[in-house]
Amino acid sequence: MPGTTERPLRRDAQANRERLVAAALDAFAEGGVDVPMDEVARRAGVGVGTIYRNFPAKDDLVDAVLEDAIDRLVAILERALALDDAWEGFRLYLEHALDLHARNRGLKELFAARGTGRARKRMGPLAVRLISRAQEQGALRPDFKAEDLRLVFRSAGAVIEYDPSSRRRFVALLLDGLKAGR
Amino acid sequence: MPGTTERPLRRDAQANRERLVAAALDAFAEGGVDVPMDEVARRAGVGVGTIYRNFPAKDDLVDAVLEDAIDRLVAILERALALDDAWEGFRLYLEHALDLHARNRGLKELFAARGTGRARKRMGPLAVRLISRAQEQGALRPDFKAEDLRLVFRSAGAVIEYDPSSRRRFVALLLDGLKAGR
DNA sequence: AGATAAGCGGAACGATAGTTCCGCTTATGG
DNA sequence: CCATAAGCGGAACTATCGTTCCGCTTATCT
Repeated sequence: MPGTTERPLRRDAQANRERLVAAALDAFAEGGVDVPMDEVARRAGVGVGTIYRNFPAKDDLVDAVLEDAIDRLVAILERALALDDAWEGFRLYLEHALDLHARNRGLKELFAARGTGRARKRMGPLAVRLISRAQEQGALRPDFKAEDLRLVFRSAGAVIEYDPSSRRRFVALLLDGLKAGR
Repeated sequence: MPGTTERPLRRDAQANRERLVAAALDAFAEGGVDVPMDEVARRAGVGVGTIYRNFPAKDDLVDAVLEDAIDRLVAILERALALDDAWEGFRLYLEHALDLHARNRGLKELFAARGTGRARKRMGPLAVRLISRAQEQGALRPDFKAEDLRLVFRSAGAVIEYDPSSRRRFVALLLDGLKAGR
């Protein structure tokens, strides 16, 4: 069991796999996760068959791309936690994470449909810390739950999809309503 | 031109048409506008051909159902405008309209994708009145625009779709942020 | 009741997806 | 440089839709 012998990929195969994930990231960002596999293959300069040798099904490719997005979100979370002012950290996280969503149409769908498993595991603890810290400092409403973060992203994501230019205004509105003490 | 002779429908055809719209309303409410035509036909107890004799394309059926939904929303708007307290009217409209959305999955998609033409024409003026009235009474933020109503519905719709039980809480949050004077 | 045309059901069609398969290409190790 | 197997491309298969078509049914009128 500890030695699942994993022969290394041929050099060209390795390169293809990388170009594939990059192409999928771009394609999903532009057109959402519903872009056809043929389109992803075309962008990567490979045939569809190559996709399926690396990823058994489309969902697996989507997962791989999601994993990449999670990396970036975790980085933002860590940056937010490094700030002394917890409210400022909370605000910074929302602002930057939603900026990512605004630039990546697929990301919203990814987190809306999936995003429960891997994402929660890696981001959940950090987010909980961000929230409770802001509440301890008396800046964030005490009745705000960690799960509510998903509602915030859902609602903001929908707004962004409809009219990206109103993102800042909407986020400001939400934050205003989330501040502690009326 | 003024006399486009319109022979009346055969009695059974008339009944079928009505059952069809009702079935479509149900089907869209449950499964969204993406339910197959076969499913709508099955629910109505007719063949797909019958749908296409009444509605040239699926979009036309969707429009017919949307028209019905608009009727209800207009009724709610009128009820809201009848109240003396403009803020209370605004609140009542949001509450009831979103309750409709919560019960009808298709409605959200309908308004998200379409809803621009017919809906705006019939509901727009009433909504504008509702808003400016609330602003004149000093209850609603002066910078709230009529178009922002769409953002409110978008965001709340997304929340409802994810977790219907958090609707009231989210609407309260939004309303809190929309109240005039901090 | 019988003639007639409006109306009907549902098989079949065309488009678009995701996925599979197999003959050819090419990186790799000796 | 050759043998070999890993890897590749993309045609073809399957499933799901919206939509069309046509032979049969039935409401309507005399």
